[in-house]
Amino acid sequence: MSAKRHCSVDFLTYESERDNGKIECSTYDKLIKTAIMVMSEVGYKGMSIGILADMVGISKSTVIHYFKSKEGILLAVMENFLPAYIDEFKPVLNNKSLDGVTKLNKFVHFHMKMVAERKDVLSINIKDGKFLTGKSRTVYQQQQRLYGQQVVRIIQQIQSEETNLFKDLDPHVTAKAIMGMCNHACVWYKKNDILTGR
Amino acid sequence: MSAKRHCSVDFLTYESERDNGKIECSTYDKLIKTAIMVMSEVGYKGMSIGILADMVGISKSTVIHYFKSKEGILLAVMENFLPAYIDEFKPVLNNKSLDGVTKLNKFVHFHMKMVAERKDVLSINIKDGKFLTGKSRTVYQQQQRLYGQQVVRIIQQIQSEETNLFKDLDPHVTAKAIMGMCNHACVWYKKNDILTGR
Amino acid sequence: MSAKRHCSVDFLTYESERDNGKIECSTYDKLIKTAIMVMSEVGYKGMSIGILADMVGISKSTVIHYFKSKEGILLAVMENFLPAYIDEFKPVLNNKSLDGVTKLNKFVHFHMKMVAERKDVLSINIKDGKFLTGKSRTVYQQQQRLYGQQVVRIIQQIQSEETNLFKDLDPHVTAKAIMGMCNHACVWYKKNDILTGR
Amino acid sequence: MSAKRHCSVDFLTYESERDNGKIECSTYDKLIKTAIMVMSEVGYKGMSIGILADMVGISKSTVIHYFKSKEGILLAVMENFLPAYIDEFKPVLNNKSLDGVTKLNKFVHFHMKMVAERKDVLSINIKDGKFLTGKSRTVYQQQQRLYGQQVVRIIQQIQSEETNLFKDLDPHVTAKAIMGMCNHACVWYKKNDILTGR
DNA sequence: AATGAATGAGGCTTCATTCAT
DNA sequence: AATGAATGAAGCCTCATTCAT
Repeated sequence: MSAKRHCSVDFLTYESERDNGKIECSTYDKLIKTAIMVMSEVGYKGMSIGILADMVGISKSTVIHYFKSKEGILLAVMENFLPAYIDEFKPVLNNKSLDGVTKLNKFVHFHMKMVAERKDVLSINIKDGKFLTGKSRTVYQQQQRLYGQQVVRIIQQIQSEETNLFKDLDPHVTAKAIMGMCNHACVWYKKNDILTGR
Repeated sequence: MSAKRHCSVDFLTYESERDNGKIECSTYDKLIKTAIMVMSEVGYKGMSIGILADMVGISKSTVIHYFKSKEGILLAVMENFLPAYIDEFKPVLNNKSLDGVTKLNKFVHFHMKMVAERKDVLSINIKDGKFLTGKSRTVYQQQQRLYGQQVVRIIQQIQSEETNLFKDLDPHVTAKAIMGMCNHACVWYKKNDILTGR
Repeated sequence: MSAKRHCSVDFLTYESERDNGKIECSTYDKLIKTAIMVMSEVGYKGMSIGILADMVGISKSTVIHYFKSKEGILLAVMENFLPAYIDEFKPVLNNKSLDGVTKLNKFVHFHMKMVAERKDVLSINIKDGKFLTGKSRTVYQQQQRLYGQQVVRIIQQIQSEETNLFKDLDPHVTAKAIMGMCNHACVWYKKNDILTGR
Repeated sequence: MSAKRHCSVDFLTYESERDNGKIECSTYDKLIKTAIMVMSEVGYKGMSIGILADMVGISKSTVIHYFKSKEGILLAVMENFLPAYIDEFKPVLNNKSLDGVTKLNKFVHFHMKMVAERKDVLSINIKDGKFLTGKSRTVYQQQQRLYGQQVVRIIQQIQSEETNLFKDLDPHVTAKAIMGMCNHACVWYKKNDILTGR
C-alpha cells in the first residue's frame, strides 16, 4: 500500500537477503529483523522509522505502536542480544581446570562465532550503543565493561602462568587489541566466504 | 548572535577540547576542525549543519557557502586526509632491501602513528565513507582498496620468505585481521594515555 | 494557529473568491482548490507549500502528508482534470455523420466551455506542464499531443470536403492558431462577463 | 571558476542555442541574452540569479552589480523591448488613407513578425509582467493597454466601413481573440519552421 | 568591473511522534 | 493490531542581497 520510498543509500537493498526461506513471521519479528539489517548498514542515525515501515509494508504509526519510540527499536535489538552474549562465556572463564591460553583460544572462537552468526547485531552494539539514553545507557555501558573484563582476566591469567605470551604487555591494551581484531571482522567478514579473501 | 542549540547527543561537548591554544584561524579551518570532531563522535548522519554552524558561531548558509552541501563537508575532510595517507608508505613498501617482517613492523608503526595522531579522521574514513555518492564514492573505494592491498602484499612477501610466520594463512584474511586490530584502536585509543588501559 | 504569512505577490487575494457557499469540505479538497487558485495566478514556481498551508490553515507537513511533494500537487491538479478533458470530445470526433465545419464548431464550443468553467486548471495545464518530471511528464506530453491532434483531424476533414475553408493552409498551423485563440482566453476571460470586453 | 550548477529543469540547455556566431559581447549583453532565454523557458519565478551567473560564467554578486536586483533584470528585459514594440505601429494606425481590413492585415503581419523574431521576449512580456512592482508595474500595465487598444480601434474602423466583417461582434472580445491567436504562437512557433507543422 | 564572505528568509522535505479510531 | 490525519521541530538547501575589497 505504501509507495516505495526512495532510499538515498544505494548500497542498501530493501529486500532482506536473509529471508530466503520466506518463513511467515510476526510483524514484530519482521520489524526487528529489518531494523537490524538497516542499522547495521547505515547506523542508528541513518535509519528512519519511515523507511523501516515501508520495508516491512506497514505504516509508521504501527512501528511506533510496537516500540514506543525510535530508541525503543535500538533497545529491543540490544536487549534481545546482549544478555546471552555476556553470560554465555562465564562457565569457561570460571573453569579453574583450564589454563589461560586455552581460555583465550576458546574465547576467540566463541567471540568469532558470534561475529560469524550475528555480525549485524554486534556492529550495531559497537557503533550505536552511544545513542542510548537514560537508564538503558547505563546498563549498556556496564555490560560492555563486564564483557571486556573477561578478556583482561584471561590475559592476566596467561601472564601469571609459565608462558612467555604477552610478557611485559599491559593486559588492558592487549585485551583491547584482541577484541579489536575480532570486532573489526564485522566490517569485512562475509557469510559463506571460505575466508579466502577476495 | 545564534542561540545555543540544544544538542540531543549529550556526550558531545560543544567546546572543542583541541583548541587549547585558541589560535585564530579561518572560518573554513574552524569548520573543518569542528566537523571532524563532531563526525568522529556521532557519525556523518548524526552531524547536522546547524550544529556545526552554531559551534563555529556562523550561520547555516555560511557553512553551505563553503562546502556546497553536507556531503561536501565529508568530502573535504577525506580529501584533506586520504591522499597523504595512501602515498606516504609507498617508499617502504617498494624498498627491495627490506624483508617482509620489517615492512610489516614499519607498516603497523606507521598506521598506528596515524591512529595516534588522527584517530578522529581515520574513524570517519572507516565509518562514513559509505555515505559518499557519485564519483567521490568511486574514488574513495579505490583508495581504500589500494591501501589495504599494501598489507596483503607485505603478508605475501613474508610468506614467500624463510619465516614460518603466517604459514598456511590466507593473506587477505590475515591482512584484514591486522588492519582490524589497528583500526579498532580508533575506538579505544586515548591521547596521552600511556597505554595502560583503564 | 499559523500566523498570516506575508505574500509577496500583492495581486493574489488569500480569501478564495470561489468559496461563496463556504461548503464544508475535506482538507484534501480544500488543498486542491487552493492550489489551483494560487497556481493559476502565480504559476507553479511562484506557489509555495507554505503559502498553501497558511491559506488552508494547516501545517506545511500536512500538505506533504497529502501530496508527498510539491510536484505531487501539480500532478494531482492535472490528473483530476486531464483525462476527462481528452476523452469527452471523442464521440463527436468519431461521429461519421457530421461534417467538418460542424465538428469544428462543436469543438470550439466544447473547448470554450472548458475555458469558461475551468480556465484556472486549463492555464495551469498549459503553463506549468513543463515542470512535471519523470513518468508524469511523458504521460502529460502524450495527452497534450492527442488533444491537439483532434483539431488537426477536423481541419483535414474540412479541407477534404467541398468548402473553401482553410484551402491551402497547413492543417497543423491552422489547428494551432485556433487552439491558441481559444486557450489565450484563459488570459482575458472573466466569468459573468457578458463578453462585452472592458 | 564556478562549478556547474545543477539545473532541475532538464529541458533547459545551458549553452545558448542562439550563440552560433559566438560574437564576443559585453557581460551585460550576455546577461540580458541569457536572462531572456531562461525566463522565456521557466518564467521569472523559475529563474534564479545563481543559475544566471553560472551560465554566463560570473559570480552572483556581479549580476546584482549590473541590475541592482532580480526585478531589475525583468525590468531591463522589458524596457529594452516594450517602447519600440508599442510605437512602431502607430504610423500605420494613424494613416487615414488605409481601410480597416488593410490595417488589420498589416497589424497581424507586424505582430507576427515580432513573434517570429522575439517570441522569447514577448512571452516574458505576457507571462511575467505581473511580477513587476511599484512604478514599473503601472507603466507596464499602461503600455499593455495602449497596445491592445490599437487592435480594438482597427476592429471598430472595420465595423464602421462597408464590410460585413465582425458585424455584430464586440470589438473588445474580437480584438482579444485575435491577439490571443497571435500571442499563443509564442508557445508553438519554432524558428526556421516553414510553418508546415510537425 | 568584479568578487568572495556572509547572511536572513524562506523553500521543500524528513522525521519522530501523538491522537483518535 | 493497525492506521490515517496531523504536526512541530529540525534538516538541507536555495535565493536574493549586502558589504568590503
